[in-house]
Order: sequence, then C-alpha cells, then structure tokens
Amino acid sequence: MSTTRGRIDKRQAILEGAFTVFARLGYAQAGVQDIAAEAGVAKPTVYNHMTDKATLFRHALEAAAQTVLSERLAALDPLATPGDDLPATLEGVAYELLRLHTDQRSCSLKRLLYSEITTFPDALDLVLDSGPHRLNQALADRLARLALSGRLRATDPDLAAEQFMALLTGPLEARTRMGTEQVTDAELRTMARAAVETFVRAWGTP
Amino acid sequence: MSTTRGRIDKRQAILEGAFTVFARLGYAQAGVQDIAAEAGVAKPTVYNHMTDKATLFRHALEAAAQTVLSERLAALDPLATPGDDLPATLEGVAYELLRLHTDQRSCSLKRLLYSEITTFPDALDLVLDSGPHRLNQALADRLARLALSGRLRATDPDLAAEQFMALLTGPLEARTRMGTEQVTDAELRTMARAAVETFVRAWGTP
DNA sequence: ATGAAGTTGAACCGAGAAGTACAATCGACG
DNA sequence: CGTCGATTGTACTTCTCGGTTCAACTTCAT
Repeated sequence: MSTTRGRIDKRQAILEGAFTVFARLGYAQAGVQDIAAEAGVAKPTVYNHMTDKATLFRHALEAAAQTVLSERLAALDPLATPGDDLPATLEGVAYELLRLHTDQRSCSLKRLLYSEITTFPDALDLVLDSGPHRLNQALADRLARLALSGRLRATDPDLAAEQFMALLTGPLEARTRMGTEQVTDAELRTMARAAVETFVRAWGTP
Repeated sequence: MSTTRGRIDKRQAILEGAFTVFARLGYAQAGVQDIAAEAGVAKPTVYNHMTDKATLFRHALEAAAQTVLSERLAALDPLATPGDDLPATLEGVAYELLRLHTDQRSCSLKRLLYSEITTFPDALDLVLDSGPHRLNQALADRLARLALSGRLRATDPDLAAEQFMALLTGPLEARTRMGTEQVTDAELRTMARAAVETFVRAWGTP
C-alpha cells in the first residue's frame, strides 16, 4: 500500500506546486513544465494524475480554498467564549482575520479567482460557496448569541456579520495595493481596532 | 487636418475595442486579431498605433480607469450642498456609487487589474493612484466640511471616508458573486440604506 | 493629376507551449 | 529473483498567436 501512499504524495505535491506556480505566473503564463518542476515531478506524471491543465487548475484552486476557509473559521473560535471585555475579544478575532486575509495564500487565491472567472465560471461554485458565505454564516451565528445575551443590538445578525467583515476587509484592498504589498503588523492592529471601534459604536447596546 | 481626426478616431476605436475584448476574454486569451475585428480595423493598423500588445493593454486600461474615476467623482457632488436631511443625501450618493460600482466597465476594470497585477505591476500605478485613492480623498473632504458644521463626528474624516466606502462596497463582492452577476435595483437601494444607516449610527453627532 | 500618408487583406515567420509516445528506470510485492 | 505498475527524461507533433512584410487601395493636399 505504500505505493498508493506514494501516489498520494505525488498528487499532493502536484496540487501544491500547481497552486504556487499559478499564483506566481497566472494561468496562461504558467507552463505545465514549470509546475512539474516546482512539484519535483516529471511532466508526464502530471498528466498521469490530471487529464488537463484546466482540471489541474480547478483541483489546485479547490484545495487552496478549503485550506483558507478552515483557517478563517478557526479564527472565529474565541467568539464562542467571549470574556468580560467584548471589544477586546472582537479586536483579537478581527486582528487574526486581517492577518489571514493578508497572507500569501489568501491573496493569491483571490487574484486567481478574479483573473480566471471569465474562463472558468464554474470555479466560483467550487470556491465561493464554501468561502465567504460560510464564514459570514458562522460569524452571524456567533453575533446572534451575543445579541441574545444582550451585549449587541438584536437586529439582523446577518447584516451585522456582513458589515463587520466589510469594515474589516474593505480598507485592506487599498492598504495592500490589491494584495501586492505587505502591511506591517502594527498597522494591522490599528486597522482591527478602528474597525471594531466603529462596529461597536454602531452595533453595541446603548 | 481631417486625416488627423481619422487617426484619432481609429485610435479611440482600437482602445475601446481592446478594453471590451480584454474584459471579455482576459489578456492572454484575447488575440490582437479579435481586438482589431472588434474595433473594425485591420491588424497592422493596431500595430501602427501601438507598438505592443502589452502597451495596448496599458493604454486601454488607463483610458477605462479615467472614465470610471470621473464618473465616481461626479457622483459625490450632492454632498457639496447637503439638504436638511443629511441621511437622505448620503443615501442618494451611496446608491449612485453602488450603481457605478456594479456596472460593466467598473467590474471588468477591477477584474482585469486583479488578474494582470503579476504580469503588469506598473498598471497599478496607472490606475490605483488615480483611482480609489482620489475618490477617498474627495469623500474625506466632503465629510470634513460636514463635520465642521457639526453634522458629523469631528474625528478623522479620512477614516470616516474609508469606512463609508467599506460599508458600501464591501458587501458588493459577495452579492454580485465577484462581479459576475447583476443585482436588482431594489437590492442596491436597500444596500445603500443599510450602509448609510450604520454609518450614521457610528459617525453621526449624538 | 500626383504624391504622400494611412489603411487593408493576406500571407508568412518564429517562438513557445499543450499534450503524447516511448524506451529506460525504479520500487514494491509475491 | 522476476514481474508489474508508476515514474522519468527526452524528443516529437501540432497548433496557436504575436509580430512583420508587402502589394494594392483609399483619401486628401497641393
């Protein structure tokens, strides 16, 4: 069975290498040759696992999306057990989300999605449905619990979640120049603080 | 001199056609042949005006960005003479901005930017600097005036502008599935209302 | 009319990349 | 040890597309 494991290893290496190269060069510029090299594998081996360059792209994208989503969901955990200082825990979660939103994989994924939407309309279904939508849902759930315990305004937790994420990640686009430049950790902190401050001002209980 | 006008006409047609085709197919998939056809022009004529496919892309992008920016700036005008009902005029501006953000040209421009950032790092300078940054600046100016007359909280108009735009355009990404689907006019209205409502709750004078 | 500038259509060149064929090699399992 | 399947390197085919060339044609100024 270790032969099977070998196959799995190769497959994994191919998917990761593919995502790296696609992220670096874009779909059209990335050669299957390059991907094979990045994965430490020969070109025919790639075609042994994936029929097409297109399906290779889809699978690589899907895998990356899964990883990103699970990371972000995990970042929401502290909201399940908020301490006495709600703004503080909100700020912690906000900072963590910002950190995840600015990391390499997330930015590349977003760019790749945007770029190949026209040629791969189905990629949206693979990624978006299990992407921001799920995250918003989970966040709305947490906020609803907080509203029930009287620590947040009790109207439309879905809207609250949507606006929380908007306040948080909206300014990101300009600050990172569409994901091309890194942002210092201190700036991330102040962005998180600013977002949480106005969120609490608008959604906190008077 | 009408010969010159003829040349200008061709050039304009080429730029517009190029943007259309680039938007439809992406940079790599768009053939110079296709662009020439779209512009109603022969292929050598394209190379008569633009040295490269790359510079053609840059010029087309720049032209589109100029148009988009001026439209958005114009949408800010009502804020110069706010009536008695500040939220109402804010809502009007918000709706107009949303409408502009969801139209064909804007979405295509954003997609093209995201997709070719890696291959055209300089395109950012052509577009972003005369893009959202300018808009934020103009909006911040308007908000500062409102703050001076005591109708808004008088702290950090730049931050206020940033968050206003974030509240407004943040939810757009999910709703339009990254610009691939249109949003009904009614939904745009309610989105504008929701954004303005929480903005005023957070930034209005108590 | 004539000549210059611009445009056109068609054909052509060369590079680069997707996908394939094949023989050699490696590694596990009976 | 021998066999079978996966892997590898290489070379090849084929096709697309950027960019150019060129001769014929339009348009307009003098």
